[in-house]
Amino acid sequence: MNIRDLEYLVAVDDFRHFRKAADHCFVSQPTLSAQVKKLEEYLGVQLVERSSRKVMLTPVGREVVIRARAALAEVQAIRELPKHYLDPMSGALSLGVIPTLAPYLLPRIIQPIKKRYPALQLRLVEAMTLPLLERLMEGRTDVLILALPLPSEQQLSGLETIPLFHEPFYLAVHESHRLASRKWITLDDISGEKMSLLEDGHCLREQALDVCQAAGSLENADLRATSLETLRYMVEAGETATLMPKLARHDENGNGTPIRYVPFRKPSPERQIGLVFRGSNARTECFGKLAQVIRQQTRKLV
Amino acid sequence: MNIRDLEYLVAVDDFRHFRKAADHCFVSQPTLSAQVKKLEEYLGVQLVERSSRKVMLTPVGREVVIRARAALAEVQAIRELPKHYLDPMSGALSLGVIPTLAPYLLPRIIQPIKKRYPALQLRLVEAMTLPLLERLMEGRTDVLILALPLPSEQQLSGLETIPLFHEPFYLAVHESHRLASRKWITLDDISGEKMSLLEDGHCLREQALDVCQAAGSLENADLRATSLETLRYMVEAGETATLMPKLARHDENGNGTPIRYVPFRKPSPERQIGLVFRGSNARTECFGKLAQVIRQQTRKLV
DNA sequence: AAGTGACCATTGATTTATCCAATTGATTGT
DNA sequence: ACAATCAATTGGATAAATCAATGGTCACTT
Repeated sequence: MNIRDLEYLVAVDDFRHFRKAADHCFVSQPTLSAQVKKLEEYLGVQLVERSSRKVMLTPVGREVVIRARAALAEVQAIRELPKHYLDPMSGALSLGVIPTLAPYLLPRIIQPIKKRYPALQLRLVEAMTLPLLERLMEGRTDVLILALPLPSEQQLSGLETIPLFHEPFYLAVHESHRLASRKWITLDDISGEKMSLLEDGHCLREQALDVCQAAGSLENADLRATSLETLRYMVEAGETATLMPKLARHDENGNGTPIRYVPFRKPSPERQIGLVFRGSNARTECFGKLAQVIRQQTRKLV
Repeated sequence: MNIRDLEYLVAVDDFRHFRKAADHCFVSQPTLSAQVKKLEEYLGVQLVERSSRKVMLTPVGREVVIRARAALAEVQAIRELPKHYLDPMSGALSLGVIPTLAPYLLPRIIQPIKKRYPALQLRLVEAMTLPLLERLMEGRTDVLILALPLPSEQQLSGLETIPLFHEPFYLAVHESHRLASRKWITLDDISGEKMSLLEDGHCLREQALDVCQAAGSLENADLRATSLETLRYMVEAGETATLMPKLARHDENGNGTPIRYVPFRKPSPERQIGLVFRGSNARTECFGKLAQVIRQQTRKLV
């Protein structure tokens, strides 16, 4: 059985006339006759009653035509589906962002993206790097914003990345801290400093640990935070110091908070932020445009 | 696009694995791969995301699969429809009967038919010969019970007939009539008799007219009846005599009615009753069996 | 780091299905 | 009787589907 065969039968029902039905289907009359006959043989029942001057459908034929019309309607819907998906910047797009970036980056880029690509329906997912990568590989998420490079431990073949920007780290300290008023510092300045970090799983923890190791500072293992905001509260309370990515700063002028964010002299420690997606995903073009918007919105910041 | 292609795509969705999907469809893996690819090219969108370790569907692919499943369900319904129609003695059957036969024949055959072929759903139509033939030719009715032979005036090609029985005519007269007590009569006995007949359109009128012409009797043109029952009332009132087909007799013993039905000596005038149907109708077998039942139920009567 | 197994894509040959132009056969209307 | 109409048939050309064998990529193992 063939979709075309069903179209032929439906045309016969519409016109009650083989030649007209054939014309309507843009085939020759013998073709249509043969295909209808073939369909009858396939089903094992007579569908059309052909007397020399009249063409009519048998009861089975009428039933078949009803279903055939329904099936053809579905097929037509399938044919038209791609039209709605022609624009790569339309439809649902699941975007995953790490927790140390999401609350600070997303407010800056969501509105510009919606403005630039109104047909795009963003679904936001906030999770740590590994769960995000798992979702990405399973196809439950389309694209991620995370810190590069990707962890190398797992099977991550077929992933592609687009670098977005470098995000410098700041030293976050209480205003009473010995470095609080410095215009800038170097890694040497925090040698021996006890620093609080995020708990396991956050990529920011690993990156900060790398910096600490290079600077010769130590982790304050008693004060591991579950989020950057918790970490900020700890600093605000004067308990500890920490490394804070630039986008996560609040109140850069120090209004109303005893926290001071001290930059490093170049080359500042930093992390690389980038887009990650499956190379097999057909919307690569879409991700490139997304990267453009994000870079544009963060250019002045980093 | 092909029904088979949709099956392939649905199988890919079911198994997320080309080889398994191909096995399930009883085709080779390259075949399935090629057909899915062809479908994607036809629709102009990517439906399946193939990375070496994972197969998943794109958003469009998922939408397509939903419709494809619906379409395939309809197609499956089409494939299974003939099973319900395999028995020619099942399903709806529209039966047309002429008014001078229907009220007297149908009560005798309906129950036996329903008993013998319970799956048969009879739709009864009572109309005069010409309207019935029109319905038959248009396919709105499957089979007729009429008096043969068919009128030759029209395009009635492709019709076939099955003779059922010969129905003799009786002379119906008031008990006060000069012939009321005769065991039998001949055509000579009604020479010059004034007879009432049915109005135009009833085939019985033409047949009776033929008899009258042969017998030398005359029509009482002032008393044309619209139905046999009206005719019977006229006779009951003693106004006139008429010819009545055997099945239309009431109270053969004359109980409670002043009407007497007098038979003719053989060869009695009679009409031939038969089945008529389109030769192109696939249920010829069904009509033969129907004829058997009808003959069986009327054998003792005629 | 090379080997192995799993998996989808490609290739080339073969079978199958679809289609058309021309013709036939049957019926209708003039 | 003759032309017109309509579906079925025939025969040959074209396109499509299919398979077996092979290739290429990735992940996991030794």
